Amino acid sequence: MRKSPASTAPKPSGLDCRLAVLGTDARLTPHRREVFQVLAESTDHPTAYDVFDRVKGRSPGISLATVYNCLEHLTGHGLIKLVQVERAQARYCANIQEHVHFHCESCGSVSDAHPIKPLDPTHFWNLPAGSTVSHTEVAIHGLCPACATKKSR
Amino acid sequence: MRKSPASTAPKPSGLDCRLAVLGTDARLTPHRREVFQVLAESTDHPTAYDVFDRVKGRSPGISLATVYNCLEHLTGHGLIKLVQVERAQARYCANIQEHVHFHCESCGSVSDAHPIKPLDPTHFWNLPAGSTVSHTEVAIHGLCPACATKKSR
DNA sequence: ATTAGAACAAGAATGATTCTAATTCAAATG
DNA sequence: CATTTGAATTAGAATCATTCTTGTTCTAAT
Repeated sequence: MRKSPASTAPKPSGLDCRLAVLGTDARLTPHRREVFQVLAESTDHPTAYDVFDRVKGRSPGISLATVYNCLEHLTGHGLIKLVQVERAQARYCANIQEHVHFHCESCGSVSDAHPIKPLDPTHFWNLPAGSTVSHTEVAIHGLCPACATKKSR
Repeated sequence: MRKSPASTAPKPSGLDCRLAVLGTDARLTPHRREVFQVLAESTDHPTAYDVFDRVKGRSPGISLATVYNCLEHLTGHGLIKLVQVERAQARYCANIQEHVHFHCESCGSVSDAHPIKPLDPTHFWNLPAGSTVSHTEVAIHGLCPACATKKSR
């Protein structure tokens, strides 16, 4: 089951401007758009299967394999990020601003934390001599506000 | 195939002092000792299967399931650390000093980087109000010295 | 209209990890 | 010394996320 992109694509929203970067070397298909929209509307860092579940409501015929394809495509084009805080399942988020992830060790939720000031890793750690840094990934583990108050009682 | 711990355990080494913490609430079985020793002698952050491969030389009868059990046990007691820099496979290291991981995006190797000064995450990121931090995990991605020189030519 | 290339679907395949059930052992007890 | 209890261990099955394969369908260009 497939639709024509021009006729059935959702109305452009503020987020769609980011999709414009796909213009030249990639195609913005309805499925990719739906997957991206679902992620853009989610703050809970859904897994691939979560995304599949949510996209199904809009594109009933979509398959899990296609969701994986779309996620990989969008990740490859820098429109979404892959997050891996726990052992097992990969999670995704559409927040491509500089940020780190806060992981609650009690309920397993993941939320974003935004930078106050930039961090230069070479000021804090002795990196191997001659290495080059492309990016730094930070995951802060602890208790989210809800779990912290629950535990303190 | 199992051995008596007292009779066939390897001679105590400097690292064994760390195993002493297991004393009260956990048993230091030969397998657990072997798994720990293999990790203590490795600087390349082996996967569970790598550990299995290396332990087999010393304990030929050991099973992969036992290696997983031992790794989980040692991780639970804070003797080793679980590292996850890439998508798929978990890696382990016996370095429990404060350190972060440097991941080469070209060859996939993982090495340790030690801190120059402590990092307080609350100075750098706006954490959710009311949350508590237990630890911060940092992974620095880039090119290791060998791959960096290879690429620059 | 034809062709080429990408997107897609379905299900198989892979691969890491966990679970299950049965066995073996160590230490404590009678 | 025999028994019991509980943990360690094993092999293999099961699970689960992810990737791969194959054939089909669509879009855009020719």
